[in-house]
Amino acid sequence: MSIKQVAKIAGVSIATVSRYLNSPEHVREKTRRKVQEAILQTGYAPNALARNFRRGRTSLVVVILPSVGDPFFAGVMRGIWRVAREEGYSILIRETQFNTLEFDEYSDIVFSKQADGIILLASTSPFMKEGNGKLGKNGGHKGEKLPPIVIGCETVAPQLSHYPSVRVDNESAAAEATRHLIRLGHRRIGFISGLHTSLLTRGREQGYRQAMTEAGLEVADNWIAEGRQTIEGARGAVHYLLAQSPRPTAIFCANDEMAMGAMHELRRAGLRIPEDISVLGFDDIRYAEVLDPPLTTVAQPAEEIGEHTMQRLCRAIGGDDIGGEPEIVPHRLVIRESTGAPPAD
Amino acid sequence: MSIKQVAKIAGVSIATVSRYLNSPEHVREKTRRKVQEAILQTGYAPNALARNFRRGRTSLVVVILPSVGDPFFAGVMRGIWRVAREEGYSILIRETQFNTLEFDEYSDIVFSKQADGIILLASTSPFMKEGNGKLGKNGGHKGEKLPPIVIGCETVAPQLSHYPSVRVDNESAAAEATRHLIRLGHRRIGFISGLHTSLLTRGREQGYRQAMTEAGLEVADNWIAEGRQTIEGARGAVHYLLAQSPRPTAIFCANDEMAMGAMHELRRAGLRIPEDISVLGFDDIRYAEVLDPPLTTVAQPAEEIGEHTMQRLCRAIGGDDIGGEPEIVPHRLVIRESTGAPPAD
DNA sequence: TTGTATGCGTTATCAA
DNA sequence: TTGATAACGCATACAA
Repeated sequence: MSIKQVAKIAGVSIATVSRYLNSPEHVREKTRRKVQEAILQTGYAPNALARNFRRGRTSLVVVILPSVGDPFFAGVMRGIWRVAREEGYSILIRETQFNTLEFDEYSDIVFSKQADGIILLASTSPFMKEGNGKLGKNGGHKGEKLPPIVIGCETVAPQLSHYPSVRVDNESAAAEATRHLIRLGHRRIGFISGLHTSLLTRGREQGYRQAMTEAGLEVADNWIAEGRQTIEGARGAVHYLLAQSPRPTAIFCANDEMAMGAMHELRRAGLRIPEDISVLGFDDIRYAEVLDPPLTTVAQPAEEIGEHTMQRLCRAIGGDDIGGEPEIVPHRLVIRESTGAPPAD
Repeated sequence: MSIKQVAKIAGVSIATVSRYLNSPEHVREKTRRKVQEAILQTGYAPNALARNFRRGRTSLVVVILPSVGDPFFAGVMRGIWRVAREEGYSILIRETQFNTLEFDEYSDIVFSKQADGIILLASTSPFMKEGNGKLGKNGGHKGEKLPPIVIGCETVAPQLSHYPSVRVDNESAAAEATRHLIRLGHRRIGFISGLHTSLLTRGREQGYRQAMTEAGLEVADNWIAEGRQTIEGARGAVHYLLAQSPRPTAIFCANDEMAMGAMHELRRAGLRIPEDISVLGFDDIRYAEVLDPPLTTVAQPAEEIGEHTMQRLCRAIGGDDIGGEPEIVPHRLVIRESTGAPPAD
């Protein structure tokens, strides 16, 4: 009833009020002033519910990620928000907690038009499996159009490869980091990966393997430890690695959060970093440089990833064909003090 | 056109389909089956836009907080999400970045019905000032009803005191932590507060002052350093504190994030923790125990705060009168290794 | 440049 | 137990 009241007070029709709101240039100056006056007087604000309904869009974007607690994702989110605000979108967050997302949850979002688009910062979801009776290869069900999807950070699974993505080259980055350790003289290098359901850490593992092979170094199976991508997961993994013989002289962790857990567990075992064992991370979260010792790690431009992902999504929502190729953003090896030469031994 | 199609295929009226969706018990078994069949066949999902519009509610709740990057708030958010999911709400996040929120942003949310309720995890916003022409003391403008607001974590400013809140007793907690330092033998205790626009850290400062006074200890003005509640802010503050003479033998930081920055800056200055100087934090974020040395801090039940806040908001949205008293949740002093006796001098 | 009138997909009211 | 129909608030095609 609201636009009506304004119209009545302004002495114009609701169409004019609507026009004033959406294309003021099509309203005569004098009329404009009347309407403005009425709006001020009533404190009117357009009902977003009705507007969205009418327009058929929510101005909402869903972001699906493993964990907001991770400072890296917080950085990505910041980039996403910045663009979202500019473009007039609000962001809905769904945390997978490293679990696969329930299909029902996802289909809700998709089919009930609760969002104009989706950003996937985690790609482990099984909902993309084809032939589950809901999502065909074009997405969509019975001709309905799926909202646009853009993938950030995670390497794209085969069945998602036709979606655009924005990320660093995880494989090259991990290889580069591994080569740094090799250059320092390490021969026995351990790797702590995330759960192998995460394609992201698998890419990093590939890079690690590649650099090792390239250098003619062995990759013993028992130098690779898998765990949840948390502090606790890393602790368990370190515990495992330290029990191996011979044990690694350096540990490459698939992200900084795990590196923090690893460092702690190593200290508890009485080892000095980097004198006794080197630690290398990935992400360059803001805590990396204030650790003791400051962490050597691979920096990802988190905010930039977020911004570009969101920008691309916006274009897709706008109807542009944004293609399916991944956009690779630059990484950077940040050498600090958690890596050094291996012990003489 | 969607519910119509389903109705046609099922050979019933749209009203029946709607009933099937919202109160199936009022639909005859046989009809129910027909409708179900049609829904399955069409892959129909109710249009949330239309539904929200009709119902006059969004099922959206806005959470306003300083920074999602902070692991403490991530914990609170997790609690909020848990309840939100149970109750069928989605969460919209607005980050203030420690700045005051623009009034326009807020009024948008409030007056355009973009959310059913609001959770305030930061109370520095000036929008609550009365007499700004928009928000009266009952909230609301010209008889419009403000959506319910619940405050989490932050101490309530006078003008917000009629809103309910969920938080620890910051003052007692800080006093207790300070007493721990005093008990260890410290006499010169510094305090790193956040920006004083944040009432939260002001409460903690009060607690610190109270415990000092109680013990007959002086609180020199130059032992209190103010800074943004970030790692960088804490570094600057430490820099300042170390330049004082005599300088504190212990530093109480208003949160763990700042404690991390403080520890790093102290190490850079060549000081050992806790042998040369003790550090105390607040929040007990998950990194606190893996720092070197592990951080002594005041634990807040972050998820619980989030859950209770959201639960309370849900009741308010449901129309219950939830009163205006704050709900105080328990804190706990966690003594680790960053605090010890002061140096012999 | 403005007004009239229609419809968006649901839910809710009322009769049948 | 079901069906017809009136809103909900806004945007827009079309007429004036």
